[in-house]
Amino acid sequence: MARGTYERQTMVRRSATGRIGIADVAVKAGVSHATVSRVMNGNFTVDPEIAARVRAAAAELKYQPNPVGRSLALGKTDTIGIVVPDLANPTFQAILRGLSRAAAQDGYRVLIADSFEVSSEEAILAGEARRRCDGLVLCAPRMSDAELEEIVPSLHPLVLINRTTTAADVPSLVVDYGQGVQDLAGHLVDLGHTRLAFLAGPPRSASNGLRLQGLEAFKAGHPHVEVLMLEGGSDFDTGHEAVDAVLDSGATGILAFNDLVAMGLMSGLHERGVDVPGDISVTGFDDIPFARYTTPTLTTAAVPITELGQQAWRQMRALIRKEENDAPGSRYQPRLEIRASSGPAKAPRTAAHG
Amino acid sequence: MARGTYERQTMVRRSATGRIGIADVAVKAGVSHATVSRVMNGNFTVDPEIAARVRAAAAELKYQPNPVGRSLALGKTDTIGIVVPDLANPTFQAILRGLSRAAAQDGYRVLIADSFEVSSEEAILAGEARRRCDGLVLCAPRMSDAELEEIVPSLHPLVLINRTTTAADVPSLVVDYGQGVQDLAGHLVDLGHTRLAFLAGPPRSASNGLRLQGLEAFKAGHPHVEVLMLEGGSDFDTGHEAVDAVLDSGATGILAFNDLVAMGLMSGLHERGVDVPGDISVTGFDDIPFARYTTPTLTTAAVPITELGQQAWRQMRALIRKEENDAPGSRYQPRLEIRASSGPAKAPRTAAHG
DNA sequence: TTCTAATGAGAAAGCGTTTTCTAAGTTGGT
DNA sequence: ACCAACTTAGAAAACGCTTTCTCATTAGAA
Repeated sequence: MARGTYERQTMVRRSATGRIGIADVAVKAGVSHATVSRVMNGNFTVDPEIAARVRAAAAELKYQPNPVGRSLALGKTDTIGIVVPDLANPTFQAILRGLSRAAAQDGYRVLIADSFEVSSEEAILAGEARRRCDGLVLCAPRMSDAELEEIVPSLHPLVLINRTTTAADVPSLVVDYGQGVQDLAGHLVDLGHTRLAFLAGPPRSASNGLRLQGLEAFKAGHPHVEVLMLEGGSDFDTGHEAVDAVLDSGATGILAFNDLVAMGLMSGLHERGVDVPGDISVTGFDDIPFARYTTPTLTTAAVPITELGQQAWRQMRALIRKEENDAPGSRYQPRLEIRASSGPAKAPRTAAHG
Repeated sequence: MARGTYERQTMVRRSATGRIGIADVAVKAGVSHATVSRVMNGNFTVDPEIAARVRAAAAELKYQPNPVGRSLALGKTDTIGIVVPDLANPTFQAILRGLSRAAAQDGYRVLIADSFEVSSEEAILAGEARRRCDGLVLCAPRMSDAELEEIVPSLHPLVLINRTTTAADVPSLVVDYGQGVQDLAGHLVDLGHTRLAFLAGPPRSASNGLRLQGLEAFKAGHPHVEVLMLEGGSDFDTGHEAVDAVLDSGATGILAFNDLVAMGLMSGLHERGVDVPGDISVTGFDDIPFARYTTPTLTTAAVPITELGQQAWRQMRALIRKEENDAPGSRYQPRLEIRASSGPAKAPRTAAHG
């Protein structure tokens, strides 16, 4: 082997961590760390011949820059975090999907943090996730307004979903659940229903609060319509277990908190031999993919939820790039999706079983 | 303000990045970086009084160690990656959930990488994710065996799901889809069906391959039963669009690739006025939560999928901690879940529309 | 030919931690 | 009272990279 101006080493020096580092490439190519870095980052102030040699060495050693070292030097991780209250919920799954997908297209990854509906964990989780990432998407946090306001400044760049804050530079993407539930209620009333029941969601859920507000507004505008409130939750079982309460209520139009609850309810009603929509009309919310495949197919308010995840990334990207943001936040209007689970009201029911 | 032995600075020095670092705490407490680090990490070789001062300074400045710097120094990120073919698929969502949950309990976070079923992307994605994390869970990769074998060594610590490798120290968690599909087919035959059809999944899917193998074994053991193969996919629409093919096949027992496909198919059959299970029996696979709420409720093979995600973390943890692993991988047996979508066969059908 | 400007690459500093190394101060035994 | 042994905390190196700074070399102009 000829000894030239540059001493090239053929033995691979394994660094402390056992992985191949920039130093190994530098030695192999007979150049300095700096030059290797320049070549790897496409800096053109390097002689093409040397660059080629570096690339060859890198390829031969299968060198891949260590992202942690890179992150430390550059002050960015190319990663964003998302905090969700419950990864089992299709809505949050869809947001995650939309976010992950959009971020991936710009070379960003997503770190997930599931708070399992424990609102007291959210703040810690959010802080931890934020420190590891370049930004954070806080998804429908269950924490109180006060706590939210307190932690928001330390979380920037931050995008909020289904929650708002007074802090500046924090885009909020909110679905207008209030309007959606009014549309659904209006639809039922148009069908002749005069006694409705709302199967509520988790008490701490902000989106449940919006729905309740919407229903108050609806009641104000429709004094002749009764709107009963039933306790509930956000999953199948909630709906399934609510059958008795629903039947006892005597309502002929049921506004379920979301599609899952509606499906659970329909399943329970089916077991009791109650016909939907013949005896009782049921509506959901969200328009999850399953909604169009239930029997009967589910009348619901469609939320462009994957698009919302995507939009969350756009806002985040603007924040990270410190771009001027023309639309710092948006409001999504649900679209009434009338299917087969809602129909004309029968003769008015009184509080008695089927 | 009294000047003591230690000069304490009350002004907060904002480092280059604008965040509060260990240096700020050190200055405020009048000690060195090293001491602050020691205190933050619970090292007891620090004088209690000084430790208290450091803690006070840290609390006052709301100091939180920068995880990137920490990761670089410690050579670990407390993060694991997961690569999934499709985040929209409930199966992968469930695995992610189980994994994330179990990992969180041990203080680890999960970074997600969705390959969107593009098998050529998987290897790059896996490598990138792995470099950012302490380990990787590779979920049902669509890549070829050859490619898998090639990249596996560079991915260690690695846990494989629904795929196996010859490499050592790579636990594999696989669901016995072959056995499951045989159980389902056996169930249909017991009900008197003699003409079955399998609505296949994505061609590159390894789990689809296992199902096909299972069906071959089944055919060998049941020469009098016809088992037709129909092309398909993995989602609702696939099932919905397969109605014609299913009806044309004349089969009375349909083994759908998974629950989603089964639901799509049932929905399509319902639209055509075909009774399930009166005219045709349909089975799914996975037992996703929705399966017990369809009408009719879906006969399927239950896979303890969340548990699988959890188990994936256990294996990963053992690998990371370099523990002896007694069970380097496991095989999960699906459990037959007989519900209402399967019933006795009617008079044998011939190839004609219902 | 000589001076200036431009080019290219190495040395070194910096990112924010942890940890080893080192030295100062303290205790205790004789 | 003196020296060894032990505490304790600061200085500095290390982690793996990017980037600024600096200097040597070469090209170009007068």
